[in-house]
Amino acid sequence: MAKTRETKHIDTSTEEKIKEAARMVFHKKGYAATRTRDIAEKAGINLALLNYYFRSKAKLFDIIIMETLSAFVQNMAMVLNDPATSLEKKVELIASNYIDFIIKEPEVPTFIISEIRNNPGGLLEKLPVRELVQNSMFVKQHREAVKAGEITEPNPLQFLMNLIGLIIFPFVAKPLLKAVGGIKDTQFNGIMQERKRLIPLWIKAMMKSG
Amino acid sequence: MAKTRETKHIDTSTEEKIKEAARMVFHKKGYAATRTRDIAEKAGINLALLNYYFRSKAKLFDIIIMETLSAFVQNMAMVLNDPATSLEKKVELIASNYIDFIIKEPEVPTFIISEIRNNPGGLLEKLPVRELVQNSMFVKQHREAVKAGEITEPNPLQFLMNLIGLIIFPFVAKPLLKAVGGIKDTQFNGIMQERKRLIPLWIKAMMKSG
DNA sequence: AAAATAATTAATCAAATGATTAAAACATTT
DNA sequence: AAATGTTTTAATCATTTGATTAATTATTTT
Repeated sequence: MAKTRETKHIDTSTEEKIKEAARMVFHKKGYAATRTRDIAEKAGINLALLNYYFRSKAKLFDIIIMETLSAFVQNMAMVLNDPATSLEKKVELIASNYIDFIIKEPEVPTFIISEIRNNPGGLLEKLPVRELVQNSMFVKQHREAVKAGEITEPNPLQFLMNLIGLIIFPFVAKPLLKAVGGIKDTQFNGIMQERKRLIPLWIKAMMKSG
Repeated sequence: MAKTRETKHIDTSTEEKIKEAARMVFHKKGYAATRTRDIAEKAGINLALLNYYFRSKAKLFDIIIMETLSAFVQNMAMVLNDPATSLEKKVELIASNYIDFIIKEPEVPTFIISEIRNNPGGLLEKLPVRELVQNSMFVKQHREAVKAGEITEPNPLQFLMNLIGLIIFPFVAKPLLKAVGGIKDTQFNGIMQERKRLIPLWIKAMMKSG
């Protein structure tokens, strides 16, 4: 390596600068609409360096999306598998964690959704999503709650769809919601903050009905 | 016109063939990832014809997305503005109509979401989305229901977000849900059919809590 | 400090891609 | 059927874009 990295914590190496720029551009525009030149410019480097470090646009993209996906799933997996928290508490934690997480990186949900569409099998195969959820403490607790009559709908997928949907959908539909509501980013975030409290209440009410 | 259109109902004209092909390819891959050659091939025409009829890729795309958006919004607008139906009935109708609609064209929600991201202001400005919702019978009825204490949460945007989210999100996250649940398209559609019945029940339960 | 290695750049390439052109095929009008 | 107008095609252009190369600069090793 040419430059000694004086600072270990703030990795200012060229490789990291390129990745950071790539992350931003890919997240905002998606793979197809991204130009390697945009990444190079944003990173403040010569275009050739991008290929020097990462070989190709596709390889760089693979790294970015895998990191983004892992971060996104891991967050969820941690909570779903904690044996120390009740089902109710899990819902609160997921709502709160995810809304905070996504407010920091609002383009991530739409990025993931639109890129998975162009690569249905490939991406998800690499992450053990199915095992992770099916063997989770969450599913076990859900089964118990159904048995105890506290939850009517027996399919845990319906439960998860609702929970994740109530959290993520507003971010995905944000431009539309801003247009409909005639609101600005600050107000939108305010509404999402409210939803940290509301979603657990709503979920509880839903699951007893149906 | 070269060919006389023998059939008025099935418009098999070249222009319509190109639009139909464009619709399919754009919906599936989005603007940036679509090649005009793909459209031409799918339509069974020479590439030059695409430009002969539509001038450019961008102009053809504008037509497609406006038609797609209008169809999507109009469906909703009709129901939201019907003075003859109760709030409760409106929820049932929207859930049922939209789920049927999207099962027929499952790529539309993701298409709309990812294209609006690349064109935040422009697209929505052309449709009077805000006026349409804010002056709707639905908002009026919602206000009444809040006043009467039948609905706790006073913001109609929260109500709409939840309703639309519960309907649309599963389609948008379909690849992920299929991976998590280990299910096939048929089973997925089955689950969505169940949701026609469940969503109105859930919404009712939610709106009394919170 | 000389030699060797690594990082960076400017210039260039080759393929992909949106668009145009000029000619051919087809249809309509006179 | 000749003349005119419209639709379609094959060939080609010009630009964009991902990638490479050969030379230059910086860093490390000996």
